[in-house]
Amino acid sequence: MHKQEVTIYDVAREAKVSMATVSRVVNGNSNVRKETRDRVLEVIKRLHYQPNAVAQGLASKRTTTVGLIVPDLTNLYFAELSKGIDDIALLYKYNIIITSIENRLMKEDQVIQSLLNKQVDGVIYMSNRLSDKAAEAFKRTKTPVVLAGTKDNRDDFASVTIDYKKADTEALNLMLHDGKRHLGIVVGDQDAVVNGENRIPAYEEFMEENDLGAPRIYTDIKDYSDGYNLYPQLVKDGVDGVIVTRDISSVGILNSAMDAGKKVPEDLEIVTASATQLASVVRPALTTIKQPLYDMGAVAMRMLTKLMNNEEVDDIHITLPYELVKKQSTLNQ
Amino acid sequence: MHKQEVTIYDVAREAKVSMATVSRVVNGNSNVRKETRDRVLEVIKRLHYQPNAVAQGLASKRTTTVGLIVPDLTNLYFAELSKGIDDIALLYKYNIIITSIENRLMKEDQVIQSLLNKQVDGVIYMSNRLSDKAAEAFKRTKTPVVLAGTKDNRDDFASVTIDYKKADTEALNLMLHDGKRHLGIVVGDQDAVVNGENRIPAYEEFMEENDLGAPRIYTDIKDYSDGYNLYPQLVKDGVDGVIVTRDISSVGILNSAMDAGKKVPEDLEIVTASATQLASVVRPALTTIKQPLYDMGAVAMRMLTKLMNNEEVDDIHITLPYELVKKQSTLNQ
DNA sequence: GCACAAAATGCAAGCGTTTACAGATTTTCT
DNA sequence: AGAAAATCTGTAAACGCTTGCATTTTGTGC
Repeated sequence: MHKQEVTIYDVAREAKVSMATVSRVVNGNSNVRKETRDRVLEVIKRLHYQPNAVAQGLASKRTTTVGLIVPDLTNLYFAELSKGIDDIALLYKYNIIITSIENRLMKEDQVIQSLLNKQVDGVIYMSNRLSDKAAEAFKRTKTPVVLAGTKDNRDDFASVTIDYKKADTEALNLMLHDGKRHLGIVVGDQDAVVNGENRIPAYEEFMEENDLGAPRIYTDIKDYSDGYNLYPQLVKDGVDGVIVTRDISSVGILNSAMDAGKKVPEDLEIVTASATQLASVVRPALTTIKQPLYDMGAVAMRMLTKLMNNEEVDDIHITLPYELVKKQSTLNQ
Repeated sequence: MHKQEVTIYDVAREAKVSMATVSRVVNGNSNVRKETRDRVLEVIKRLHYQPNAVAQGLASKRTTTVGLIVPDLTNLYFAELSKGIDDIALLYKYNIIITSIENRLMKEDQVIQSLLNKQVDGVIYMSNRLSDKAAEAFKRTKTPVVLAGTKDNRDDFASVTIDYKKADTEALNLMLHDGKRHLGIVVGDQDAVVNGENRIPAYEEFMEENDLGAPRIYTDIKDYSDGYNLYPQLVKDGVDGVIVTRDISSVGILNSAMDAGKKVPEDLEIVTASATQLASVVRPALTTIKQPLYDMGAVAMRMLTKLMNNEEVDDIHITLPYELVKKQSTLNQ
């Protein structure tokens, strides 16, 4: 690599001022006479000067970069969260370093460490469960962290979520009122805090309270074919209504049922707990717990900007409203 | 922000060597006696020393970061490309700064400039059409650029694509052989080089050569509802077979047809030109030109690593094979 | 025109690394 | 054992910027 072509020093010389003044102009510091500012700006333009953000970062100890940690880029759930984050980040002029961690080449804490080494000003974590090592690393550096669409059982980290328990209970109630009494729950990763400590307990309590018999919990159903292949088991277990955490799995179940000549919602009701595009384009369209994913991302990023500027944040645990949207995969529209 | 807690200097002092030696150990330089190396490593571990990547970047002029430019994060086409990129990037220990540019808060060249200011070692561009200003900026900095899943009419930039003309012609032929003679093409952005200079010309030539009458080109069909709302027009125009560039739009057309009580493929054949998850989960499943998106991303990133290391690259224009996958939205399965 | 405050500018020391180059130490060979 | 070669380690100058502080310039009121 070669030396940078034009530096702040070149501008300073050409404009007959010191580097300090150029720096002030570049950073919009008001302590510069208009006349001087204009002269500097003219030179900047003429020389095509662009500040070196790495050097700025080293000198100022702020990189205007935030890290995003996500399990999988191709999961629309995270893509929609990320979009909300991205828009707000752009607004506040932050760049985004994104790292997906489902790939097992590196362990989570290594990925996070490498992010922190890049001196990101903040991190938004969207994965399922923060490992102890990772949490430790976060605390050691004092880099602010916000969890978006996920929870941690330490209550140390800021988060933006919906009320998963309430949402699931409402969805289960819907199916119960539709006359379904053999309700099941299908989750991807049962170790995820959202599932293990919110959704599944909510389901278990619901079954208990309504005297609906033994829980039917299906775990590790992560993609389309997992869902597709699960369907026969649901039939065998006599399940007539399921709440499914991932919508891609819901679609698998749906298509499997249809291919078997069954009817949705008559034979099986499906409510998907994380609505993306997918849920609304399949037929019958899926009834969903509609999480405000874009907003969750946006709110998380906005909160992060405050934390990065040491501004006051009233409550670091934000719960956004969800909506139970009835479509064709449940009765009683 | 506060000073970094432990620096290379602390390690040096503690291990009774110079910073240079610590630096060598950190960077795996072999010119260090094993004994010294072990001592340094022990101190690094004990002190939890982590190198500051920003300082490394400034000193070495390599940031081990690449920039990704994408129109929209929630478009699965780009998500799947990105996944291929991400995996290879991880393998070569690059971080990824991702910027989406559909958001019109900043113009493309501003976004690119901000990426270049961050001193990324390379860029992968996946958007539709590189503006002149952007191309200029790329050339000015000598930062290597690879286009993935997109083209540029200047032939200056490396690219990884499929043969769009051939693929589309093959798809059109399929429909023609199914007896469809009123063929149309539906594109998102006609200014995209891939559409304007490959797909549409291929379609026009095909219509001409097969004497199929006036071309029916539908442009600016970008999302689900655009597709949904387009269907009546297709009916009015008597179209009985379409090739659609975006699969989300295909699904819109499909659902619109179904909702209107029409039959796919009997009344209308649909071939979607960029197959993601979506195309295979809807029913009837869509016949697709299956682009190897993951591989395209991976190959692009691999090529970029070579360019960043000034290695030889035999051909900077790589064309990967596609596959025409017949599903239920065309006859003759 | 003067004293003083306010505004504008410059000086120079960082920020935490890498990397020529030189110097020191160890190994190899005769 | 001694010289030459090979290996290892240290010195110090970058890298391109920010920023506290000192200094100079400008503006204000009388």
